[in-house]
Amino acid sequence: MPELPEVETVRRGLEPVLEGARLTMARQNRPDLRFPFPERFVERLDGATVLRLDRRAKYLLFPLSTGETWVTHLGMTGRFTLEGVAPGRFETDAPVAGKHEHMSLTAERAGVLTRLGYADARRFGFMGLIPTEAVEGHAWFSGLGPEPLGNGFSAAHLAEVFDGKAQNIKVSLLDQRNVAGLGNIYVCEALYRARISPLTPAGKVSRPRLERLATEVRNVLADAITAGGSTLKDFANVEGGQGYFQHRFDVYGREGEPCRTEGCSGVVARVVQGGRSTFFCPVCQKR
DNA sequence: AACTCTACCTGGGAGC
DNA sequence: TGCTCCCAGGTAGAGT
Repeated sequence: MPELPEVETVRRGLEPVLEGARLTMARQNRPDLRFPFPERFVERLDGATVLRLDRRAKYLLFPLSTGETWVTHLGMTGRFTLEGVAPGRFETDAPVAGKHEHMSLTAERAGVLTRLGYADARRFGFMGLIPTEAVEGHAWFSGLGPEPLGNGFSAAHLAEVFDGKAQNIKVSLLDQRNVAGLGNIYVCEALYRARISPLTPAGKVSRPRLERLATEVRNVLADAITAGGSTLKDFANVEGGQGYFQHRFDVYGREGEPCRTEGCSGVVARVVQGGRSTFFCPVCQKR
């Protein structure tokens, strides 16, 4: 379940190998993920140099020397893996690494060859090649709200986008137009840390509580990035390893267990909002 | 316009 | 052991 911290963990893992690397021997093993791969995807990647590794919300963006940007969304189960390549081994001749590996390529940097594979069991991920100057205006990005760890995110911003909203704050925080990069897990955790009930209408949360919320959103994301993300069933970093933040969830996945707030006698509850499970403490998270 | 619901996809776990 | 059912969830598009 890659949310912002997991995608950032992948970006940081790929950066030392891919930044400045020339891509060759790309291979595509099926026509589509969630959406079709771009037209002539392999040819458009072949020979390109990766200029930079960026992230926007849960998207990875790799601007290329060809003037296009390679965009990847990991969906639910997408994972990139890196593996050293012995000299003389040709990626296009090698067997596919697994039944869910849908594309792969070789990256060459300072004479060192590395194999990059993309596997995605559920195929909720997707890739695109977008002219670099058109990325901001592209439908995937033009409607996104501010980065929660950036300067555009604040209590003032939340107050503005939540003004008059009857929708509950849990679902409002998941809406990528309001703030970009939060998913189900970190929204639950941030609301717990801020002691705000997920059932509260977004427009009814007072300004001081929005201040606390903005702070806790940043804190929980920063903590998770430091821990290398969270691994439940699916997330893996580029070495195939796990993140560690799942051990520090206070409410997510803890239905029926005692609330961790000091002096609180509550028990973590689960409700469904917008078709997704919400975990919270009904005692210390107030409306 | 605001909001809700469902499709997409597979693997893992529960229950029988 | 093997079967069925349910659940996970980011995004897009359809429905209310």
